Amino acid sequence: MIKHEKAIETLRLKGHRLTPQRLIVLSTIASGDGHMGVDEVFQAAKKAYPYMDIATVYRTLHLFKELGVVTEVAIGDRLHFELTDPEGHHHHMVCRACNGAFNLSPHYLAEFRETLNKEFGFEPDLEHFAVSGVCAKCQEADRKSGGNQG
Amino acid sequence: MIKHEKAIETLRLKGHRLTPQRLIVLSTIASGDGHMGVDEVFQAAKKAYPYMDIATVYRTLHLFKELGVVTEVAIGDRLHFELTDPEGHHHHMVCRACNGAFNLSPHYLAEFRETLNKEFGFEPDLEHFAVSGVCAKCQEADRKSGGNQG
DNA sequence: CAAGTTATTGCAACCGTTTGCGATTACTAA
DNA sequence: TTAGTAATCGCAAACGGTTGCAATAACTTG
Repeated sequence: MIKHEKAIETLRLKGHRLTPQRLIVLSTIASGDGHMGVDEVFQAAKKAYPYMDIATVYRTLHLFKELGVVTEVAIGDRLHFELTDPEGHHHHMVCRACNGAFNLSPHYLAEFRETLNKEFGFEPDLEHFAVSGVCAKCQEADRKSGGNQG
Repeated sequence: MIKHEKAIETLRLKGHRLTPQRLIVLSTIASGDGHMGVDEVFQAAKKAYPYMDIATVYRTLHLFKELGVVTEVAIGDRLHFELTDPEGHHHHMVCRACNGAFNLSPHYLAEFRETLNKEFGFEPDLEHFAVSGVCAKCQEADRKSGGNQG
């Protein structure tokens, strides 16, 4: 279950140093359940390594993102990160009411991408696409509590 | 050609005050050609009204956005604003190479919205959707100057 | 027009995130 | 194992953007 060993190998191969900070950030995210906020990662990492700096956390997460080791998801307007799904990319639907994030299979976007390509020659960045909205549960909750006052 | 008179009327009707700051921000955006960055608006507005504060610009733009007077577009990771198109909404394709923004008719997204609705009960926020990517011109320029070095 | 009410402002402090820089330390080669 | 080197770090200052608060001023009413 040491699912981040491949990530460590990637770091090595690309000539990046294996610092305790990087290993801790990695294992923090790996041990987390789904995506984590930056501060969440920072607080957890600081427990394991008290000198940990927030700037290092950001730099590390960006490096990991560049290497494809983690995936960035915008939840609300904060950045969250999760280990990249080895099964293949997925996208996210993020509920702005409960901040829940739901996976979205890439095939839902394939058609959209093709259309933009054909019609406009535009190549969209849809690798880590997230669409904001309201999930079914929150729509219902809103309906029940009388959400129609606008 | 005073295309922001309707906007002023909207402010009045909703009970908001017509301050010089608001009028200046509005006419700045109206006189601009397409969307403007926040600092662009701020600098221009400051010339007309030296006490203008950046916080006021943000507050004003957010108010206008709420009223539907202006539309927010994320260019790169900065916010840009433009007068809302009276002909009806349109979305944007934003080129991350040249920062150009191209209009995208809403019908390209209608199908996507319906699918999310039916399959997941998820209601996406697609009123002012912007998708990042690379436009046709920049793809070509990249091809010519040997962009395949990654 | 003058006085009262309260939305709005300018300021300054704050937020999350990024960056420059000198000190540290992971790695390389002997 | 030690010395050399450059990537990485911690720190602090800066960034774009937001917010609390006392002072101001746009509107209302008479």
